Amino acid sequence: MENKIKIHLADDHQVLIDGMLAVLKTNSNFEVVGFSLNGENLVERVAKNGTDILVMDINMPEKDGIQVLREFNEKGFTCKVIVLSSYDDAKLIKEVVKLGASGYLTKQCAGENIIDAIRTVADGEQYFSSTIKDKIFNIFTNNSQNQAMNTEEIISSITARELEILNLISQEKSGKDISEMLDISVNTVETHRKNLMKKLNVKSSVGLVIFAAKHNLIEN
Amino acid sequence: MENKIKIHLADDHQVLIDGMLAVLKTNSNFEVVGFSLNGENLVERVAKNGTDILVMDINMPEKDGIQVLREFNEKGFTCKVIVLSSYDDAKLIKEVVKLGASGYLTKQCAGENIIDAIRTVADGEQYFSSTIKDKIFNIFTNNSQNQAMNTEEIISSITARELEILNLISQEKSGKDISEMLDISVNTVETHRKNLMKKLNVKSSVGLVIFAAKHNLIEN
DNA sequence: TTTTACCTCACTAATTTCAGTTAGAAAAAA
DNA sequence: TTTTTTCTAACTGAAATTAGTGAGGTAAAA
Repeated sequence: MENKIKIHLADDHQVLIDGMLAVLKTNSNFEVVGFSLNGENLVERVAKNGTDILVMDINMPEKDGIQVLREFNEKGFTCKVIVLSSYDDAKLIKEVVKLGASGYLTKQCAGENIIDAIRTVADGEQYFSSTIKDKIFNIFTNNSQNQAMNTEEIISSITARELEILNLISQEKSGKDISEMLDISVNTVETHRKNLMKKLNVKSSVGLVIFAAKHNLIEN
Repeated sequence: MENKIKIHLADDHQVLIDGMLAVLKTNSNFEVVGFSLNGENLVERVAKNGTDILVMDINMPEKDGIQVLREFNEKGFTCKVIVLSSYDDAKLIKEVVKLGASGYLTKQCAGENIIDAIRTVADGEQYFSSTIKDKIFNIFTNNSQNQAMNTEEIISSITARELEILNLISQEKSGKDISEMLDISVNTVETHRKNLMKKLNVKSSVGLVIFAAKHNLIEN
């Protein structure tokens, strides 16, 4: 009989950890050797208990998944990582892949998929869910053949501040209104507006609002 | 045994007439004494064959339902009219009620409802489907206690030309763009824009677009 | 350490939009 | 026939947006 696959789980949601434990217990080839509710000391713990595969969320307190991956690279650890995130943001996927993760699943996936993923990654291959594969494919194709950016990437290139301002614009606020609400200069607001228009490739604030509405970037 | 209720049907869709005939045949108290595929001579025909109740569509070739109702009023005919329309536009309902129709149903209603309506109206009462009642209620309440107009009414107060311009604005067109596309003066376009903003009670073109999107006033 | 990303702000200049008012013409309704 | 609705248009002046450029500061990443 071969050795069991040693798994470490990292997610700030206890219920999810518990659920995963239950799911993974059904497979006698898996052994969960530890779990973490945040990113602190995660790298050390994983290294210490000889983990084969780390199944990790991105959003975690103290230290997020991206930082953990980076640390893995810096310290030259070879533990394989499967990212299990709520988000399927193009920018995030790109980053995660670049940092050498072996797999990426969204939390919409079934427990079945996680088992598949672990098995696949344990065999030395990579595992990405089909929706993620599509995104990667889109990023790749739209990036190389077109000079234009992919909509996915456009959206994920919007910064937090820009999104904030995009929202206010979508609420009929003028530049001046916004500058007062955020306590910044009108010039700054207009710079953001300008940058947004360039990014989203639209001609006016109306274009911004249409784009925002179409891609559910605005609450309301 | 009492007299049968004499009914005349008017609708430009033959299938609908046929369907109604089949439905009304199931009730031995009803007698369809005639039907029309357009509004021409409708008033005369109804008067001639002693119709008790006219079930009429609004959209008809030659002469529409509104004109027919008006004619009834002018000539002092007392035939009761049930309007059966595809639309539940507030303006239309208001108009129809003002012109003295005894009932209003949308074509989404069941055959059952039409039978109910005919029976009710024959008894001298009025019949409006619940959705229509709601609309009337909204118009009434929002009109009297608030000075502001009801959204229903606001929407139906948008003219065809305004809607056209609203659409173009929602496509990122500038005033100049629109003036060239419609071959009218920029001033005119801006007047329309201004009137729209006043009507829809918004502060800017962005507001117009949001309103339009929210109420499905724009195709795309 | 150097680079990159992001937020910040300013200044100019052109263009567009917004607000209020007035008014003519045509068509439809009262 | 008179009134109302709708579309058209012009004018003024204020306010806002758009476009381009340059640049300082901070925090994080390479």
